[in-house]
Amino acid sequence: MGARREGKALANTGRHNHQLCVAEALHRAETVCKDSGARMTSLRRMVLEQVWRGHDAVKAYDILAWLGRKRRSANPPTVYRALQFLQQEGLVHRLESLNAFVGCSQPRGNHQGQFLICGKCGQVSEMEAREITRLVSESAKAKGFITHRQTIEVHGVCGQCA
Amino acid sequence: MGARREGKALANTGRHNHQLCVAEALHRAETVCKDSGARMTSLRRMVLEQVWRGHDAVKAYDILAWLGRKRRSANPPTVYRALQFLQQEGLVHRLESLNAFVGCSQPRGNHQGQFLICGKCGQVSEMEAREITRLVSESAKAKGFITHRQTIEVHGVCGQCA
DNA sequence: TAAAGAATGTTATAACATTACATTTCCCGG
DNA sequence: CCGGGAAATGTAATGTTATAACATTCTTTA
Repeated sequence: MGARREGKALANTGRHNHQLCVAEALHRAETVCKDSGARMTSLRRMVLEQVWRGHDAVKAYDILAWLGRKRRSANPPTVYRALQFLQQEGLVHRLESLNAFVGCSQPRGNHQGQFLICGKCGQVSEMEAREITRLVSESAKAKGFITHRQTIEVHGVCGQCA
Repeated sequence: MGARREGKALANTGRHNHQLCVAEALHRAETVCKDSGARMTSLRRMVLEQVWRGHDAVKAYDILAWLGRKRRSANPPTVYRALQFLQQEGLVHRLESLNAFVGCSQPRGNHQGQFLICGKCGQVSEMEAREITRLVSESAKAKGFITHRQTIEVHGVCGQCA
């Protein structure tokens, strides 16, 4: 399955200059960390780079396997800690329905996103529709429920694949 | 953690006649299966009953442990197969953000629900706000994305706990 | 009642994630 | 520059969640 997902991702990343996506993501990361006073170490940078290897969701153990080739010591905590840090900084999101991670292209403080996950090519794109966030919060509130966090993941078929 | 979740659940199920919830759920299950021609076996009934032990989300391995006491042979596939069946029949939902399961109280064919998950008591309630479903689908469509399935899970604090 | 298909049993292992403690690295005040 | 404290990383073990693959039993129906 890992191989299949990689295949999917590569199939569609040819349409744009992905080097640029990665470069921008890394640059944003530096900025974000500078602002928050957090440390963007080389390990964390490597993990972030791997998360951005494409626009599909990346599994922790795929990152781990890749890391194992570059660095003698690579164990699960290595990866999970880096991912946790990147999540805190808003640089990556976890997709609950896939047990996987994607890079965030608009890492403004702690935003709620909605994720569109293509079942054909595996690509994930993030929406930030404030109407959705609002409607969900208010619907919950109407039932007496106070919202802290929303997990919204949409499975279907993306425009390119349809 | 298992124990803690059980504790939470028990704390709040005293406010209503939960026996009745279970009885109704089991009765609905019979009806649903009769209609669809599926077989509601005793194993599946036991698993469904366990899912309905409270209104919190139930872990597969908790069901497994419980099942181990009632039935000599109980292994992971036993539980996962029953859960898969119950999901297909729309009798239980899987909560992706918890790796756990809840009973569905309105098992009409293949509906999209939104789940409100209380971080204090662990109780989960299901909304079915068609506005949300619609808004999410349309927002996705505006990005060229065709929706097949929505995962919407809201974490926060329920009315009773607030 | 025998064949076919559904359900369950059984063993093993894959996939995902965390705990706990040791060591190293980084940064800052002296 | 250097030493103490905090942050980051290394390391080993283990916990948790889920599936694969094949054997056996049960149920339905021709």
